[in-house]
Amino acid sequence: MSASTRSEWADHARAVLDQAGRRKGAARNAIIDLLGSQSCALSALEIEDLLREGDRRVARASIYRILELLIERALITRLELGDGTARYELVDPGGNHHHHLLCDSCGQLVPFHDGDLERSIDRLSRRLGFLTHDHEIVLRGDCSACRS
Amino acid sequence: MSASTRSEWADHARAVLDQAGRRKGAARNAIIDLLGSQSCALSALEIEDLLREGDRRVARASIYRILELLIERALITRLELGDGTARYELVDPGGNHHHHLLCDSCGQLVPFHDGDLERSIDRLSRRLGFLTHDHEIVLRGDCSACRS
DNA sequence: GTTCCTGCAAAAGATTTGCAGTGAC
DNA sequence: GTCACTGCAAATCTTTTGCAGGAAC
Repeated sequence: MSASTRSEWADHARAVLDQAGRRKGAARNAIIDLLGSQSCALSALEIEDLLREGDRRVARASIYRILELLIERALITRLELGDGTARYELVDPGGNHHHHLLCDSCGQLVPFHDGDLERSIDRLSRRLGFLTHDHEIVLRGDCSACRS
Repeated sequence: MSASTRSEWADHARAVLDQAGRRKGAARNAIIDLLGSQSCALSALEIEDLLREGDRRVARASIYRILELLIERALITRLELGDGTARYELVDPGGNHHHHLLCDSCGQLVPFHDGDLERSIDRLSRRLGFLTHDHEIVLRGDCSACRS
């Protein structure tokens, strides 16, 4: 997702919540701003730390509640990469999505998109008679930097 | 994985650990037997329950330690399906593997294999210069039974 | 003023660690 | 006898819940 799309996301998110009749809370705004400025998936605790660094403390319980709300409205997705903590990431209002490479050596999380892979998944869903709402792909290995 | 391959898995696992110079513990044996008899991924707590039902109680800490050992030796894989608990599943010594469909309605976990999808992932890894050791795919949606 | 939103504290659930006793070799 | 393996209890970490005060409308 481009930087401009990400800043649009925050507006989109606020509009969606507004239409749903939710009030504008300060903690929620801070979290939406933070997520909107991020290109990468964050865990709830990382969100807490980043907010605190920005002198905008938000209670942990509120963070989880707000993330839950954003997930319900399909504004973010929750993903688990195998380390036992969930991460949260923007959903592009335009419908584009990506998956993740996780480097075993440096821990870097790299987003990627692959149309070929998406088509394989569509074909597969049809073949299995499964109505796929969502899918998640994680590749683990060594990134090109760590291989050299 | 076929039933016979699964029973072979237990022998294979014991052989691998034997070669690594580990002693033969009773708790470990019970867990290897249980995993070897299972076609589906289990959580640590499900393993605890199943063992207790079979009148073979194993301490929770031991379960986690044994699972960790099996993961280190690549005898099982850990997978997270989004409900906050990890599941553990056999790794076929023959190198075959599968992925998972998770039905949002009935919660059923359905394994599947798709060569097409695997080939897409191989091509993708090459394209990105990423040396993929492992990958995980989870499709979420409604299974054919729940759709009707 | 009503109802949602938030913070705090406590609870719950999963996993890890420390330590002492038992068992394999 | 030594050192790995196991069980128990306690600790840790992430996430959820209850409740009371504060803010949006």
